[in-house]
Amino acid sequence: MTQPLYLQIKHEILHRIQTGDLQPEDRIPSEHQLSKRFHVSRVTVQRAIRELVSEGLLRRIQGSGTFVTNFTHRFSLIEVRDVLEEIRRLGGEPTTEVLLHRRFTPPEDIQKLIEVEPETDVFHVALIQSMDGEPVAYEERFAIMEIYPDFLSQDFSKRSVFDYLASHSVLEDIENVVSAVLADKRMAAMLEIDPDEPCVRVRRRNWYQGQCVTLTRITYAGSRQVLASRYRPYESSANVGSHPALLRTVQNGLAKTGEV
Amino acid sequence: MTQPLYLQIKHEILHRIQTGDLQPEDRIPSEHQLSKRFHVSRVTVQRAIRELVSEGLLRRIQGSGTFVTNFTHRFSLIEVRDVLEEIRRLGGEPTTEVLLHRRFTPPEDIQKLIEVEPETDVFHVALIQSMDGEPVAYEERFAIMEIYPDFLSQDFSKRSVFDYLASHSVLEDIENVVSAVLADKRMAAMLEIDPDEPCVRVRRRNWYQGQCVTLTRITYAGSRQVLASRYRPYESSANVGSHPALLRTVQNGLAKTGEV
DNA sequence: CAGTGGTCTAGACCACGAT
DNA sequence: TCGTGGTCTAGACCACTGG
Repeated sequence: MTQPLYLQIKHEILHRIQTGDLQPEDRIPSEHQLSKRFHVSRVTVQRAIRELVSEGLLRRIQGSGTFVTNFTHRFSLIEVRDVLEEIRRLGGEPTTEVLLHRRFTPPEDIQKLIEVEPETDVFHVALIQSMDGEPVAYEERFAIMEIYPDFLSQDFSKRSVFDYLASHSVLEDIENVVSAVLADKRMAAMLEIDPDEPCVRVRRRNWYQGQCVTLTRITYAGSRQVLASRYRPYESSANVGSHPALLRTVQNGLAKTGEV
Repeated sequence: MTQPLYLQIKHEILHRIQTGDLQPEDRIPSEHQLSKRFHVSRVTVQRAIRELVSEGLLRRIQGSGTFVTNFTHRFSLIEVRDVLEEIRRLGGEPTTEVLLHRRFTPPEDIQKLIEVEPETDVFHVALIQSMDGEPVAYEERFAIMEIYPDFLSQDFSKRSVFDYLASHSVLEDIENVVSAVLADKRMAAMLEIDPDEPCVRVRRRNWYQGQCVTLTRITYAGSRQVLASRYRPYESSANVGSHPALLRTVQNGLAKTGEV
């Protein structure tokens, strides 16, 4: 079971980076040199290098060379998934209770966030997502009317709002804002938590064809729920062989809060 | 200014996906068909397809074909960066006040999280990160002693802990947990916020060579700070031309909380 | 079996950067 | 000018999937 040549070259370079033999900003050997050293064609070397570039470890500069990036400064990523999908993934039984489902004139803060003119109606749905009968999140979604004409006739207790909205637009831009809020009495009652419990809130806005089309606000059920994720910044050489195609394998989940 | 052939093919496929001509789970034409249709070699077609695969829009199955993935179910990503770096990026003047910098025997919760045996000493540093004099986050870091021998002799008010830790290990695995907590009196005083203000907290654990090596707990200064990010799930065909190499361009920042 | 993707070659010409 | 990466060709053989 010999590995493809381009993977062998990739691992060789990765290994030299991991051992510190190649430092950030160092120039790696040229494609021509590598193809001679490994006795392979230049195309094969290029494939190895291109993959490392797309994985953020190398940077190519035409006419100048290929350099090691300072990948130690790479950030951590946290996923935010559809709550319903997440519940299913965890093997729970998801239920959705639709509290509001209407067309209305948004107050000024919402109107500004969703970037519509004052007095413009938008669609609005508010619901509670539960897992095995226990509330997980309170979700409010606003959508502009133009591209979701049949919004009001959907049954969101059966079909996920996420699903519905996603099917009507290919998103170009997504903004997420994570904050902490206190549950007021109403929120606490809905989520079955104590009033004044701190909750993680995610606000998301999506753009389609240059226009903000949806605004979502998800409030997770207090300290009972957190956003968790685990991933590999890049595949270490030991791992690449087993699943070469998977970079940044991300596992994510709602988790019960333990010690934080 | 004609585009490379592989990009033209990429855009053609992307366009067919975006217009709905190609639906999720559809099989796209074979490499052979595409190379005939566009009058290019198979290698060129492959490059277009491979890039779309790495961007998550296509899935290849050897012997069977290439299929459109259900990319609408892709999740949102939120970045968590080094606070200090973030402050600099925002053009602020970062300062670090080191509150604790020691070797100690961790309490049970910490000991379990960092996966060391009971009664094993670890390094510990606690500090306040400020931007232009205003506290942004309270940061606590724990590190195992084996791979950070000179931990105690570092001056963390000058060199970022993040920087120091990153320079000693190439991380294999990162876990992030985001939660909301209430600021107790001590925390509120340190962050100069009101007691009982809700704060976003990120706990991070890093693994290196199969072992948990660092544990970090960052508490952001109340509702004054949130985690924000904005990115493109994939480059739309209109954008690909301008910066073909950038997929998932992510911009992120600490932001003042407005309406959430 | 035929059709698909997976890998690879030995060239070629071009665009760009440094000198 | 020369060395770098950027793109491309017209084949080849292999491994896998499906009927």
